[in-house]
Amino acid sequence: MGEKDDGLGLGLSLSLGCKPNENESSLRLNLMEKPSQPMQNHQHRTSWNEIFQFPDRNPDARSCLRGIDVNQTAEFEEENGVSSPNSTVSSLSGKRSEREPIGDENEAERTSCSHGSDDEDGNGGDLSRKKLRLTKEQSLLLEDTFKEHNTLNPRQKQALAKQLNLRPRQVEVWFQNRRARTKLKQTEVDCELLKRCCEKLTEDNRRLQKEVQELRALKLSPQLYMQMSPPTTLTMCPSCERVAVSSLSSSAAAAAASSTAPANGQTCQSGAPNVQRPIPISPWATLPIQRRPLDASAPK
DNA sequence: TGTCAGCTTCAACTTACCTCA
DNA sequence: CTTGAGGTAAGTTGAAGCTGA
Repeated sequence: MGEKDDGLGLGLSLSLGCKPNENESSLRLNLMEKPSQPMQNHQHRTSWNEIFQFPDRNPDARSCLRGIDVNQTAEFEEENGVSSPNSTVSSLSGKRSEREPIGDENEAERTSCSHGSDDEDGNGGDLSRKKLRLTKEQSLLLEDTFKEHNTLNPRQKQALAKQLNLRPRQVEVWFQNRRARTKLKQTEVDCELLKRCCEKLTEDNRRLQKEVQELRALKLSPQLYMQMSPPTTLTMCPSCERVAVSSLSSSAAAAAASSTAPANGQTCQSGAPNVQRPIPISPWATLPIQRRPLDASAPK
């Protein structure tokens, strides 16, 4: 996605209608080789692993890394806007080292690590993933920037990293994770909406089924049918101009309304102000009008 | 012009660390 | 003090776009 322009730009509002905005970045390595592809990674990592044969999660290694202020490492790499997925302190984690030995990247970081704790390095020198905790100020600025645009171009990334005293890679990772969190939240919101919608439709369906049963029962017993309280009004959707019978019973009206409504259900709900015009009719307006003797027998 | 390799970013998924109840 | 859950930084993987040979 060198220049991707779409994505989930939901920002923090989590609103459904948010639109993406993305820029792009392409970064280049300066001093450290950047194994950007798996195969290349394998090629480059061997020497790193050979040099530091760190078992996973060695506490000594963690101590070593703790000696590094991860917020002070910006000068170690990417001096020219360089960023690389594997160029972080964390890339030195034992697990990763086992899987994908890193090449001669991060020379400065390695150096700083060994500088940071010589005695600890002596004990096998395992490196574990260092958990960076962003400060409040850093998080705030990142959030603010994210609100403006949820992706960064290389220049923005570099500037932000400098401002935050972080490495561009860390800024990049933060934005990636932030987008992921946003998307996850949005998915949850969408899921909840769909769930509620489903529940409502289920309820509507149940009610309509019941109404159909009632109507069928009435049809089978004409006397009951005659005693039934007649419909008094019709309501017309101003948009689609379809007539729905109301007050036949609330559920029947709902059934009529929904059966005459447009398929997408939008017109009658969200279009023009839904002004329903009551149309006074005779109690038997629901009977087939064509069959009634109309004007022919009507007195003038 | 079409093809290919190399590079990069991204999303999605995973891992590991840290905090807190 | 221990432990499990949740949050999150960072790693991994595969896809896709761009560029130069």
